[in-house]
Amino acid sequence: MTETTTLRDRVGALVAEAAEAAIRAGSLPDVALPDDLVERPRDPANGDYASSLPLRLARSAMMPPLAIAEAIAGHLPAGEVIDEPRIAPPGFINLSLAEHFVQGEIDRIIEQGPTFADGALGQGKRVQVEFVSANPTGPLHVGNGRGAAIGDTLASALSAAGYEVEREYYVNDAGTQTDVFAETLYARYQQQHGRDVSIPEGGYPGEYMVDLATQLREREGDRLLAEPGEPPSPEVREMGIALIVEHIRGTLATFGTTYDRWFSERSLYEPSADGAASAYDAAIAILRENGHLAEREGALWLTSSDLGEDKDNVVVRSDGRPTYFASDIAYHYDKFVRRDFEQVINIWGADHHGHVSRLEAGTEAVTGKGDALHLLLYQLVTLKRGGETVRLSKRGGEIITLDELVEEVGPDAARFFFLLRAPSSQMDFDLDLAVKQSNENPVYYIQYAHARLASILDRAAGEGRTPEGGDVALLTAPHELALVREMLRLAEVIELVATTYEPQHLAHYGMELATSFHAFNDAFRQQGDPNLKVITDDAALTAARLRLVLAAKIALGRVLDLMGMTAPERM
RNA sequence: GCGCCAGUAGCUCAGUGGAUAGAGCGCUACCCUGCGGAGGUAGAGGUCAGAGGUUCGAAUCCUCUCUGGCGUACCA
Repeated sequence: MTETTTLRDRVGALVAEAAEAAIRAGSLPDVALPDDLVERPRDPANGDYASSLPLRLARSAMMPPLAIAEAIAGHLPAGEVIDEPRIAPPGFINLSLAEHFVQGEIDRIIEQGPTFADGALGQGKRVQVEFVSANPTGPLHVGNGRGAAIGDTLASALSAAGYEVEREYYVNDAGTQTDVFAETLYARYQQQHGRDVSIPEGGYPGEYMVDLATQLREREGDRLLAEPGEPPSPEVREMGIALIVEHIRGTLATFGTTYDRWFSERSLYEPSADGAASAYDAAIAILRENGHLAEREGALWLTSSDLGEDKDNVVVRSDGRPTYFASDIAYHYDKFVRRDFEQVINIWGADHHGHVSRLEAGTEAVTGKGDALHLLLYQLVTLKRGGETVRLSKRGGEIITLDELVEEVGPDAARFFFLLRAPSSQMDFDLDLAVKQSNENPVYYIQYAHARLASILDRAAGEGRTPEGGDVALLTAPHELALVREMLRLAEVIELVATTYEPQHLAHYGMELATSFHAFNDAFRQQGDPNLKVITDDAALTAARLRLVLAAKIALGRVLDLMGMTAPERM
């Protein structure tokens, strides 16, 4: 039992040991035990943890659930971690944490500080989280913000759960979309030099393309102009992509998201630094050797229907250019084979779900590690403005950029709004409402709690009071212990996020932890007795309560940090 | 047509096969008047889209129907 095992696992192990002891003692038949033995009951009256094991064993043990509960409860070691178990019909064993254990956890939280609630689930496994990865053809829109919030927070949770995590942005700088982007940019650039040209059909009509052309003109003058009717120098494309990528990087930085690596799609087609074949050539060679490729109608196909897919997919077009799918196969060859990630998570908008199964098949064919690839889809964000629904599409007309959203509601509120919703849930984002209610956004509820905690510690320090040497055994009031109990859930929430890839649990937990603090703090006020506040004439009690406040600040700060939000000392 | 995701309070959404289905906003009534009121307590508000099924137990799993979103390219 290590320090980093969650409390839930610890309590579950106690139940397992008790059940095994009951089997050895002959009071329970020798039956197999399921994995998850305890859960958090919805109603706190049913304890901190509850086990429905007796109900689940009733059939195989051929015993009434209550009799099984009695048999197991008789072997549960009350004392160190839990109090005496309570049996409840129809067959639950309810367990409460022992008071002295709860109190002692305050000291442990303070001792662990910023590593509080870290876990060992990941065992140092190397995981890559790739997210956003929007085409470098325009600014990020609101939907990309959802991907950024989900990906970044998931990466943080995995890291806290003991994985070694790398965040990556895949820059699609090789496809036809960037060709169209470059053509559009060049058209705008020519317009700025007085040429009467129009942007290409299917090009990017957005005003930002004019801004980019202006930047290009201001930096390079007319140097990039080719003869009328002639194609421009490749530099136009290079510089355009570089400008857009820088813009995207800046947007994400403002949003609170930074990456370990920005990976160029084009680099997949270049020989590696040590002279080895390009990732693309290497991946294609493997597919060819293993008989996964076929030529047909002038194109090269991955025979994915042999791999359980609905159909085959084109890898190299009849004109010789590789498809996006080819890049993706090479990219995942690079991730799994060249860079040796043990687990890869890609976070995509739901509009890409048509690629999911074929990428899984392609990855399996080229690396054999299809099982280690996790494609997490988030449903698209629908924007509402003035009661009207606006579709988010870069190639369509109107887009609301992530910059605009952050400008209006701030990065913390924007992130939190995205994180509250499950990735699988379609969400309506009412812009008018988000702006109007920004001061009542639940994000402030959490941050306000953190600021109040900081304020109490400041105030105490001003009076020469500190948490040093406080004896946590003095904390016995229900609202004090309830606050600690809530903090103890964090490690379990982190593990839940790391296993389900659903960051919304963290956001909801943050709300609940803040609620526990507000209720704790208000309990002192309601009693109206100055001696019942955190800071009282009683020096020992004050120090003990300051320890609780400090621990709560650590826990709440950790939650905010995991979500990529600021934890303000004052607001 | 086929495939994927969803449908839970007036609105936006949580909900790990378990005990009386929750939160925020909005609404109503109180508390406190502060170590930060961006607070606390309580209440009204539900056919968990519908119908079958599995189970000791279903919002949760399975089947069908309805509704919405997305996909079904030698675009990405």
